[in-house]
Amino acid sequence: MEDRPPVSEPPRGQRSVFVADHVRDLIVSGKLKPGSRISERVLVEKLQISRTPLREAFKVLEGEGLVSIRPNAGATVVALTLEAVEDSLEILIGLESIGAERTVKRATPEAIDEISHLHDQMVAAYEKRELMTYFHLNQEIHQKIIDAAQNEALSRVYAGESARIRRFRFAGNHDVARWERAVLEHTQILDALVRREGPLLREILRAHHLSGWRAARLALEQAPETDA
Amino acid sequence: MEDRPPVSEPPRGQRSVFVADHVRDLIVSGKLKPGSRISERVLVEKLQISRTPLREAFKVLEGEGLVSIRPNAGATVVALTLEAVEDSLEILIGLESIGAERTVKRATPEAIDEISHLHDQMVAAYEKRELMTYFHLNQEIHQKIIDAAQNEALSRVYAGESARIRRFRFAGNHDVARWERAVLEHTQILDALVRREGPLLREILRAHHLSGWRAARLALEQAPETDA
DNA sequence: GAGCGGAACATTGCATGCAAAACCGCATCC
DNA sequence: GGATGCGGTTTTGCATGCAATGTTCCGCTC
Repeated sequence: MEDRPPVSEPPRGQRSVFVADHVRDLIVSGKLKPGSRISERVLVEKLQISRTPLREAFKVLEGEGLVSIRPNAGATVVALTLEAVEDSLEILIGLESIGAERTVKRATPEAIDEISHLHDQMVAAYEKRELMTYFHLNQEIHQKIIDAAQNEALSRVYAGESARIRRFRFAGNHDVARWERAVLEHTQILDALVRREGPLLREILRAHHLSGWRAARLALEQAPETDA
Repeated sequence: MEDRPPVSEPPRGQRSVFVADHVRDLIVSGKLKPGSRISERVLVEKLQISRTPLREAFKVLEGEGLVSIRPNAGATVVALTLEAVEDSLEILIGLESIGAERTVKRATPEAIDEISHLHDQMVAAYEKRELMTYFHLNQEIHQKIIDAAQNEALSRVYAGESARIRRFRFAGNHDVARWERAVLEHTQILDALVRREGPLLREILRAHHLSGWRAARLALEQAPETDA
């Protein structure tokens, strides 16, 4: 009666995944500042794991473009400029364009039902003003639309790029007017999806991302958090 | 005089990179069969390194989609079906479409000169029937066209997907008639690039990849190497 | 006082040890 | 005869130790 498992310790076999998820959250949520060095020792103590899985997690995050590892000098949080975020966003929009056309052709009714259900949940979260829940459901919907295209490579690449710039896009959600408009746009997205109108879906998605980014960019320029 | 450095041993600080490169080559070249399990012990002995950098390399390769790691069951080479390769190719074509439009707008004269130079080298390799040299220069040209768009995310994602399916596309290069046609197409590509005609470049690239893939697919279907 | 050198300290890269999980083969039971 | 449980072996996951590299700070020199 001296072992203490108050914090559920990560299961053997995926400790590095657990760590990667945790560190990714720290970066995406902004708790780890861009450009700052990530101390192995601090995280090891905080997460109660050894350096081996932590270092494996760093490799994963490096592959995702979230951290940069310099030999003998540790891992640092990649500092993205607004231009770099726009570059990623351009890719994401391009990928969604490809995905949209394919999704309307290939999506199973079950997949569309699931997206529809997520949409309802998201609207509910909006009405309860639960920003965090809304944001996560929002991300999930976009990913599911891509997944419905049934192109594994597309899903994987989209998920990666999406995670990379997630925290920047989050910045656009704080304005209430923008939030309402985003929900409206999502209703249009769902509508185009249900009616399987590919080109329409593609254009709505494009406009949705661009207007979302305009709002985010505005917020970021006022309270910059992206220093090189 | 008893230390033996006959094979240059990897420098400290990037041993996992060295290992990842090596294993990637083994996979891309087909020496490690799709679906087969990769034994840590065998590679450790072969590369004369310890398991730690090897396991880090596995994480990197997993991120690239080349291997799959199951907890407690080791790493296996991902077995791509022809459909999966086509999915990746669809993404690559989409990315090149985005890149082409951007490259004609943003490419520096130096970048175009460099691509032009690579093109000449590639034609020379073709005339000397040096397939391997040709193939590598070919890959490099496509990557440089993308890089000239000056979108870091695009370059990174393209490089990743490209590496993933490299060995499958290589299969299309063995037919001499196809080879000649590919060189011709590349001349058109360079021409469109120099004249900075975006839509034209995009369409030529698309057609180039599709006809290349048709040839590769034909070869692969005759001598299948992609078993699940 | 500023610049330089080096010694003490901190951090990283990698090898290795140990324990848990998976795997394999055999014997037993139904 | 086939399924199943069990002991030994192999392999993996993780922790830790050690050597090499990087960092810092203090004294020395100019």
